[in-house]
Amino acid sequence: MKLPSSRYRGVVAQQSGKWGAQIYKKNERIWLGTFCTEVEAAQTYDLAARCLHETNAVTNFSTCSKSDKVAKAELNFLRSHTTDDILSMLRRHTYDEELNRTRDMHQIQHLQCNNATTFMPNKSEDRELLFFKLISHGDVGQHSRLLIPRKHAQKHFPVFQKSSGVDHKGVMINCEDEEGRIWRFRYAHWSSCNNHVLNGGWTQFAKEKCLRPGDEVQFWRVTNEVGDVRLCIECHTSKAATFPSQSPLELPLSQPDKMIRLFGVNVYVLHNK
DNA sequence: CTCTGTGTTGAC
DNA sequence: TCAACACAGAGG
Repeated sequence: MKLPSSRYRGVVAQQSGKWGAQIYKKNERIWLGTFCTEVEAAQTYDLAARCLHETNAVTNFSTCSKSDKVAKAELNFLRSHTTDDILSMLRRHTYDEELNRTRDMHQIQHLQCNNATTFMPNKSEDRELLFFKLISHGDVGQHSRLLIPRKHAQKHFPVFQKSSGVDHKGVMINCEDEEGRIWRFRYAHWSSCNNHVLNGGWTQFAKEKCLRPGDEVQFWRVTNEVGDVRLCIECHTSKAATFPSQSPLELPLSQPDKMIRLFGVNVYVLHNK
């Protein structure tokens, strides 16, 4: 069957029914990822085009709809990152989150400056350790998944509804590392073995962090001054000799019906096609 | 198994 | 420089 052509520049149809975004630079194609909608793919192409070709970029949409202030903030954001960083964010669908995060940081700095008889940098965040996991052999390597101990998964992670198919597909969660970089993992429940796992971007994360069996990853719930809550992940190498045998802190469990929020952070249900 | 992203080619 | 198409192999 013939695949449909896209109305948009840099967008190609995929057999799965999704849309791919790609851009060319110096006779080479740069793949920008796959997206559920054609428009999303086109917007991604636009960002990459502005990034790679600077001002003379030919794009699908104009930026006129955005207010000057927002457009300027975004331009600063683009300028303060390398092209590779931006392309990586686009591929991993974390661009908006990263952009919003830096906006929040500026807002906080602004607040601090205005109140500032006592200016205390980095003193404003409320951090709470949710749980940690000792890395096993199955958690690292070529096709690895992070197995989440059932106790912690049931306590802190969203409950899957068996009828909805969410069970199999999982949900995407964004997780911030020590450097403020945002990673996107898929959280899924494998009903066949009743295991709860993180996969998706996990393999790449484990690879880049050079995680090895015996290392530890910690999951934190961090609330900033403006009240935004986000999920953070920290890696600790196995040099530290001893670990407590029980999970230190736990959050009260609350599961809203429809909207899935994890640690106060929005997570996105993956739709079947 | 599904489906992304690469290899490749021909058009513009 | 670009999209169309096939499909290897990455990944769920």
